[in-house]
Amino acid sequence: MKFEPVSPVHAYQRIVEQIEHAVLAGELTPGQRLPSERDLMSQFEVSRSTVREALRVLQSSEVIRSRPGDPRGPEVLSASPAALHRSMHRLARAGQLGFGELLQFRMLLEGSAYLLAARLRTDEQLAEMTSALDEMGALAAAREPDYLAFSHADVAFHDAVARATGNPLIVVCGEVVRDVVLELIKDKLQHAPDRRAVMRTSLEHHGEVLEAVRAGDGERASRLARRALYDYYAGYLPEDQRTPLLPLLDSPPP
Amino acid sequence: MKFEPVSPVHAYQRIVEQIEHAVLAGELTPGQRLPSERDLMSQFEVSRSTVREALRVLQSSEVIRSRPGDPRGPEVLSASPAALHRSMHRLARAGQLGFGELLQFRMLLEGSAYLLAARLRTDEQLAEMTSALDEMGALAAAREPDYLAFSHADVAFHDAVARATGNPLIVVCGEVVRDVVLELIKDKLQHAPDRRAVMRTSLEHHGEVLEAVRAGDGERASRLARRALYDYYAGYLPEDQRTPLLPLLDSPPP
DNA sequence: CCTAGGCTACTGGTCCGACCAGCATACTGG
DNA sequence: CCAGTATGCTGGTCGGACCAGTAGCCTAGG
Repeated sequence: MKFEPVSPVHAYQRIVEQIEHAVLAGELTPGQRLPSERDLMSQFEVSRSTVREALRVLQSSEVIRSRPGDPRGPEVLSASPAALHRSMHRLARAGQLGFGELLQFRMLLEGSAYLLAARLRTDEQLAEMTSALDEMGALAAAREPDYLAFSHADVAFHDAVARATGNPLIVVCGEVVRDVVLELIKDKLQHAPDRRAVMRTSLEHHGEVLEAVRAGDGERASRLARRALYDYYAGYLPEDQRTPLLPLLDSPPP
Repeated sequence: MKFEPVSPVHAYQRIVEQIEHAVLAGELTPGQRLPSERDLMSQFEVSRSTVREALRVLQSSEVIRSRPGDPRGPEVLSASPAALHRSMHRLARAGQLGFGELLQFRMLLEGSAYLLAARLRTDEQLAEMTSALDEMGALAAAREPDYLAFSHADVAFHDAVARATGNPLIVVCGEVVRDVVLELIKDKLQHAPDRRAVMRTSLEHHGEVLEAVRAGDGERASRLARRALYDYYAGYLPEDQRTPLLPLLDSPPP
């Protein structure tokens, strides 16, 4: 006979599980309202404090949202990457995720994204990328370059590529990794010596990649994008931490 | 003059922020203890309910852990990918992620993982993969094949590969995607007609891939792995949903 | 002297009852 | 018919209470 260790399951946890399960199973769809806390406390047969602690947990995971005074009750939210973003951000700040690992992941992700986007993109999605690139061009050529706006247009470009893959998982992970990468080096970017030159080379790289995507040459787009990411960001990395990135560069394989 | 919209900041949120900041800033290191709830309520000058709701949020993000009756108070935890895992799992289950998208992402992720692992793996990590594969072989050859155990050994193999990349992000994402993929088709796997044959071909594919990793041929390992994933799982997918997977097959890996 | 045992003072989990400010709706007066 | 108030709910916070559980002391027995 074998026994397994047990851990006490608290009342509020059971409530979280039940509500979470209902949401995941689709019994509660985004936009729907939960019963009020006072209703829930009689449904679950617990005190209001317990209900509230459960709702707090669900709120912190972006599953529901409560507004004081709203007679319709807590709202069920649609799944959002916000929680994912927060956890990843925390890991990055706690030092569990270094800049090197994030950059490596981004190269991997975007590399594949271009591969897919070049083959699967619609004309409309191609137009989105083009307009984002035009925006970048306009900003880089402006008399007084707005680096922040340029960065936003850059994000829009990469986002359009990710959407062109048709895979929401790629979109979300791309968003998150880009955000965290940018956050880790944003102060260094602020004091870059020649931001205008940076913008110009960035623009040039994006143009080449877009051309490859337009031509349907996913492999070329992917290779160019990975190389561009490396050239753009590897400088912020100690030399001995660049090795893990190399296998993602020189492999124009089969 | 420009004004920005404001949203009320609740008391428990301020507490979460303060404690979270202290942890992120390193003022509270893993293993340290927080003051008891009754102490905190006097430090923050709020009621115990408010303190408790704040602590609940921190618990649900795996920042701290409380045990009833422990006079030393809540414990500060070290950053772990558990929260990341949960958010991604939720997103995968709730976000309209189809099997096709998950499979695509897994092919992308593992394809790159092999590419990296083949170059970066240590001998020790190679030994882990080998032993996992041996385990699979033993289970497949057993008189009465234990499909569940085989599946576990398979997971161990892929996990070893992911760890060999040295990138925790790849490890976590790999875990999650594998979990969700398996969850989506586990009932279909249960009723597979000839599980023994499935095990044998799976074993064979893994063997080839491992051989490529051992030889340091990441490109070959990646290609084989993506092909194997496709052959193994694409059957569960309607034909018209397989198109998005193809660019990951006949193209060189990123 | 040392150790096994209970003892105690605290912990977190749950409950109750209360008050407040905020919101949507119904109702009211014009 | 509409503006504006009145109402009955909401969630946020408070204070007090009780309980089961734990760590560490403290004592009784060797």
